[in-house]
This record gives sequence, C-alpha cells and structure tokens, in this order.
Amino acid sequence: MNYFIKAIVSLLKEKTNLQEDEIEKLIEIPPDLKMGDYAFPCYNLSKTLKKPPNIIATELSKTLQATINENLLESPFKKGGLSGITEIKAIGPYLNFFVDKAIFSEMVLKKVSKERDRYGSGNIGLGKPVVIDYSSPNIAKHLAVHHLRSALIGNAIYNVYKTLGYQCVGINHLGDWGTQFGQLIAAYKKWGNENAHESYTVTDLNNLYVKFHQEAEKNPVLEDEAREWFKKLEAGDTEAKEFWQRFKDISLKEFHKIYDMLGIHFDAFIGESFYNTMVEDTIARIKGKGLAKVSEQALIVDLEPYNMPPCLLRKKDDATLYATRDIAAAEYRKKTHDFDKMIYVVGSEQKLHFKQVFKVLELMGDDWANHCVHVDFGLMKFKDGKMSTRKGKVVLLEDLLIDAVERIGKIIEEKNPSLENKDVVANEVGIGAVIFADLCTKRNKDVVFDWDEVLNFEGETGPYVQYTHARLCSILRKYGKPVTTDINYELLSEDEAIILIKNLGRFPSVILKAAELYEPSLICNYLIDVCGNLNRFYNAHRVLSDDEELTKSRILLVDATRQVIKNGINILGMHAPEQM
RNA sequence: GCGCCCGUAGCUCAGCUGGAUAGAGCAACGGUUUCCUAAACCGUAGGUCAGACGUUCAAAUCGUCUCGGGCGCACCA
Repeated sequence: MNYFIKAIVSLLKEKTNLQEDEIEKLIEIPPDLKMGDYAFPCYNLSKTLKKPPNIIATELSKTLQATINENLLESPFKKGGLSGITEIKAIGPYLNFFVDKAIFSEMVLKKVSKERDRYGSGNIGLGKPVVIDYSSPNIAKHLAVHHLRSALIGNAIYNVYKTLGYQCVGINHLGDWGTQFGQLIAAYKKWGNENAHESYTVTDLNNLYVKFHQEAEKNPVLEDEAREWFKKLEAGDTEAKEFWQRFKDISLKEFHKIYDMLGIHFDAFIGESFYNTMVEDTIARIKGKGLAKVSEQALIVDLEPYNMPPCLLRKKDDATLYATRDIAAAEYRKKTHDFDKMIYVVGSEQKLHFKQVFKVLELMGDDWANHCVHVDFGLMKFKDGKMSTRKGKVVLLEDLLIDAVERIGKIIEEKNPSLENKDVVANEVGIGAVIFADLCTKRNKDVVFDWDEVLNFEGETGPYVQYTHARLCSILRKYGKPVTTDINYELLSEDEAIILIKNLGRFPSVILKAAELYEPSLICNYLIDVCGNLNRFYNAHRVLSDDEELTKSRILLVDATRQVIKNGINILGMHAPEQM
C-alpha cells in the first residue's frame, strides 16, 4: 500500500464505519487524470446510510476537505497540506482525491534512483526454495516453436521469483525415458547407419522416428519390438543403454545451442530416466499405503472417489508410465530441495495428468502436495491445425530464431548503418522479438503461430520496448553528466510526465502480481504501457535544453524510466541494448 | 457423452477478485522530422463485449443455459 492510499484510508476510516482493508479494496484509480489521483466509490455506503451515493460523496468531500484544511493530522511534508493530499472532491457518486504531484514524483523517482537494478525486487521469498520445471523437451526431437512457451514462461517465472527473493531451482525435466526410446532403438537397429553414427544429428534421429511410425502402421510387429527394447532399457541392458546415451548426447548438444541463443538458464538437466531407480520404491510405498490395485492387468491408483480416471502406475507389460516417474520425481525434489513451492510449466493438455499426480501425492500423505502447481498454457498451433513432430509438421525453433535475427540485421542496416556491434544487437533484438511475442499473450490462450506476426517489429513488440530503452540511453549519453535526485520536482508537472511517473511507481506491484498469477504477460503489457507513456512524453517535450533546472528534472525522469524498462526487460529474459 | 479452457473492432490482444465514456497494436486513410534514434508520435474510421436469461443500485466482468472453437478422458509424454 503506498503512502497516499494509506493516508486516504486513515482519513476515510474516521468518517465511515468501514474497516481499513475494506476501504483499501474499494479505492480505485480514476480513468482520467483530471478526475483525480485516487477515487472512493460511495455506492456501498449508500446502503448503510440510506442515502444516494452522490449525496454521500458530496457530504464526505466537505467534511474531509475541512479536515485537510485544519491540518489535523501531522504531515511529513511541508507543502501540500495534509499528507500530501491537496483536494478532495465529489464527482457524481465518487469521492475523488488529488495528491501533490511533486511529492508523489519525488517519492517514486527517488525510490527508483536509490534501488536501481533492484527496483521492483522484494524479499517475500527470502529463504524459500522454489522448484520450477520448464521446457522439458523430449530427446531425439528438434526443438520447435511449440516448445517455446514452456521454456520462455518458465524462464520468466524463474526470474520473477528470483527478483522477489525466492531461491529458485530451474529444472529441465528431459523426456529421456519411455516407450519412444524403444521405438528409436528398434528403428536405429533396422535403418540406422552404424558407420555414420558419429555424425548423427537430431535430424537423423527424427527421421528414424518418423520412419518408424510410417512403417509401424503397415507392420504392427514393430511396436512389439519397440516395447521389447524399452523393457530391456528399463532393465539396464548394456546395448540398449548405449544407444540411449548416444541419442541423449546428440540431443543435448543441440538443445544447449538453442537455450544459449534464447538465453534460457537451467540449474539442472535431470531427465525422467534419473528417477528410474526410484520408481520401484515409489510403487512399493503406494502399495504399502493400500492405494494401488490391479485393474485390466495394469497397476493403478483408483481415483474414482475424486471424479478422476485412474492414475496408471504400471502397464500390463510391467513398464512404468510417466505418472509414476513424476510422482517419484516430486518426492525426490522435495527431499533434495525442501521446496516451498513447485511449479510445473507444462501445456494445458496435461491438466488432468497433474491433477492426478498431485492427488496421488496427497493420498500418499505428502502434505506438501498442495504446494505443487501446474502452470498451464494454451496450445500453439498452425492456422490449419496442430503441430506434430510425428508428421514433421513443425517450424524449427532454430530456423525461426535465425530468421528473426537476420531480419533485424537488415533493419539495422537500413536505419542505423553506423551502429557498432551490429551482430550482437541484431541477436539481442531478434531473439527479444521472439521472446516478447510469445510472452505477451496471457498464457491460458491458445496461440496460432503466424510467422509474419512474430516477425513484425512495430507497435506492441519487443523491439519497440528495446527501442524506447535505447532512445533513453541515447539522451543520457548526450547529457553526459551524473544524474541527480536533487531537482525541482514541480517541473515534472505535465500530464505526460505525471502519467508516466504513476506508472513507474506501479512496477513493484506488477512483479508481485505476475508472481502471484504466474503470468509474465502482465510484465509485457506493463512495459508496453510505460513505453507508450514515455514516447508520448518524448514527443511532446524536449529533455535536453538550455534550461538547466528543467533539463536536470527531465533527465531524472528519463533515467528512472530507462531503469524500469531495463529491469522489466531483463526479468522477461531479454537484453536491453543501449543502442540499436 | 463427461470434464476443463477460450469466444471483446477486419486481424492479434488488454480490460474480467462487479463500478465513472469498453482500450491498445496491426491492417486502411490522413498528418508530424532545420529538434534528444520516425523501430516513434498524433488524428480519422472501425464494437448487439458470441447469444439468452438471471443476480445487483451497477455486468465485458458473477451465475445458469445455448451456440461456436480448442484440449483432455487406462496402458504415449
């Protein structure tokens, strides 16, 4: 709660019968600057007071205004009357409060200036470990655009939580186990070129995978062979394991390359296979609790009482399933990290799966089961349907990234040919465009992948935000002197400045909300908003001028805005180049 | 069939723990550069907030139903 809201709450508390938190909840920001800085709707009071809300607003405005004038409460500020509130006015059913703009500006700008890179951060997470599971692609397949969402959302949430002081553990839960490895081994044994395996790439593995599915349709025996190989793998067969390790190495090499391009960080790459040794123990304990039973030759946990289909632990051929491994993994992670919260950033098509897994954990007596959250997100698809690795119907992530960087390179050549480090900047902006485009929509919506849309760099885009930041850096460079908070805050009185400053003050609460809702898009929208505010200010007022006092004031605003944009950009996992 | 998610301007989306005239961007049209990066800014045009009923002083926002789209529902992950 900021200072002014606190003041308003304390004023209203005396004159109404409402509780502090009730009042705070009701306080809102008027849609127009001219209507005031904060507003209190009087509809609720009209019920208890049995009077129309506009009458109540008028009466309250009179008594409160009188309080201000008498200066009954002590104010930490010399000017601006009571607590920096200058006027209280009724507009229709609303009680509107005007605050001293200079005081407000001073508070916000000094805070940003003082906290710098830490502005927006907090300490609510101090001493609380959070495990975040994101990206988690399957081995032996290319990373494609539909893999972006988990990786980017997860990475951003990681940064948000870290900003709030949480001790984050980012885990890439590689899909390196399961029947598909049996398929791959079977395919490799049949059609793979052993002599050339040294130079194998994910493309070769993927071709094998595609071929397997084509052939298996004609010849179902192949599926049995694949199952056989997977059973061998699970049993620790040397030959099977050797193939598996090979596939894994090939994949990881490519994954790392792309994660590096995207700037995505993980603290650990621990695949499903890692939990293979624990699975038996997990099943034994589930059985021990009397939760497991055999049904249709498979081992299940019946979730009928909870209106869910059963959770499958073991197939009829004895092989385990991913639910089993997820349960084992969750318990292992709890043991090793003692997390306060565990976040799974996985597509919404797995909603039921996680509901089942969390329920089984709960039934097992893991009282932390409700600290696990599935942060789901909508499907990415093409205009004409779902993306599918199996059908080879994908846009490879690498291709998209390279294309984005190239296009930005051309734009730089066109608009700023004398720029230094063009390649570096093209990378930061091109990749940033892709990141921002993906993070920008609320995660629960399905997104249709549109090449032109992702690679459009005007309007509400990553490059727009980065460009705004670069412009501000440019002004500061030209100014060339140290920025000071010792300025005349009265000079920042234009509407464009006030709106901007108000928004800068909101930043910490945006981060908090993004954490609470696991919603990086809030930060994207916020940045777009701030950049719009800034660009409007920039367009209407010159920062550098002969008027030294005015210049000093505006420079502080420029520097604070630059800082906020940079902090936001970084949390999203993007770079903020100083020139572009 | 059952469950979950989505449906706001031609397109992509904000707004959704109810509140003051429903906001941006793209696309279209018109304008702004002797001036801090025009990747910007301003203006014009564009809306039965899918539809119906209900709750409320007040509904894009909450509830029920209908329609349309997506996803999931036992041996893939």
